Amino acid sequence: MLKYAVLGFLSYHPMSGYDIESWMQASTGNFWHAKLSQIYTTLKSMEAEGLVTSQIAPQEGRPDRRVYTITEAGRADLQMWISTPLVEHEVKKDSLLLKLFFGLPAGKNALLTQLRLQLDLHRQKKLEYEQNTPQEMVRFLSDQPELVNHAQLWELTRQFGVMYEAMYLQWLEEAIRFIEQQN
Amino acid sequence: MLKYAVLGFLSYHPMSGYDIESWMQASTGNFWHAKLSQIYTTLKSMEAEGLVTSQIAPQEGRPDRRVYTITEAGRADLQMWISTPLVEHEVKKDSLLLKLFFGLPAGKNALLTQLRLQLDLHRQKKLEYEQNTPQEMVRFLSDQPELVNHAQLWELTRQFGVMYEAMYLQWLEEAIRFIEQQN
DNA sequence: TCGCTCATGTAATGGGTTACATGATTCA
DNA sequence: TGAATCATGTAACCCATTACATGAGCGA
Repeated sequence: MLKYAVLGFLSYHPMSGYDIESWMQASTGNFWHAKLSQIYTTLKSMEAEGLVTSQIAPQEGRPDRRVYTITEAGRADLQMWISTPLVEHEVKKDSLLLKLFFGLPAGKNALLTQLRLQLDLHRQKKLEYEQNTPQEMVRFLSDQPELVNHAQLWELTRQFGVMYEAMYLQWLEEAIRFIEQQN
Repeated sequence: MLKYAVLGFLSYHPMSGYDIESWMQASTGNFWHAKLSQIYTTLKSMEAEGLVTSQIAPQEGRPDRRVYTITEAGRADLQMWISTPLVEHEVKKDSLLLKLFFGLPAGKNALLTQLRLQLDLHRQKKLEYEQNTPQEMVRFLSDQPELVNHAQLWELTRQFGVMYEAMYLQWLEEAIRFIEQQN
């Protein structure tokens, strides 16, 4: 639920919808993201719910910003959500696996082409996640030094990204090897 | 896109919406699933598109079945989709990671409780995926022996499930160990 | 001059869940 | 007697993407 990601970022510091989107890309992009259009409509409905308030911040030479601030009700809602345990297993949809599952009629070569393309994609993502730490983290922390205590948890989620991509790569390599050996 | 999963199953054999849901649970459930209500509405719109046709199969003592058959247009659509390579990286949303990311104010113990609960959940899923092969596969194949050629690809997707859960467990164990060591 | 970044928003559409409605059979 | 399985469907709602609309400043 995007609402809680938004509340999470606003719990750090007041910011605009545009800011939230860039923070997301650089931090939770790995496991949570949203388009600007959705962020804007979500913020609007959150304001109606009383979870956030907004003020216009005029700017020269560029569009005015609408800066959102979390309310006490917003903080309470966020804390409640965070401390409610997840008891269900989340299924992650994967189109590649679906294509592979039904991929017999496509033939060996078509499947191998697609799997090798995925290999590139996931190698790249793994690199991104690995190189993420120094630059992005430091940028955030130098802006808001009081967030330094959060950094260890952020790091755990970044590590998940690296491990996920490593696993995906290993599986792709095994799958390619297996299909290559077929008649 | 559920449409293609549905076309995939119907490319094996004509079947009802109810059947599709149970096949899904037992085979692609790992990386693709849907509720009955969505399957029924999807089938209806696919029939309007000319991708499938349906006939009522009367039954005694239980509700009549609506059995769907894939059309030539449906097969063509499925093949086109399968052979179109995926060029984007799919982000998989994960609520647990989101909670952890913003979880500092919740405190060490609340986080550990949730992570340990996840450990149980993922251990269970890993076992399910590991034990999946013999029973379910054989059941399907004894019904439709001509599907035996698909079994190797199915097996690759099942292995993905096992590897994913093993990775998740490893990450959970590391995260728990790390948080335990914090003040 | 072309494309990128900054900046906000609405409208239309698609994808997915929850709730509602019905009803016989089978098994514990 | 109560729950699970079989079996289909609609309606309301939520979540998310794509497309549309606007427009200044900046760097290659």
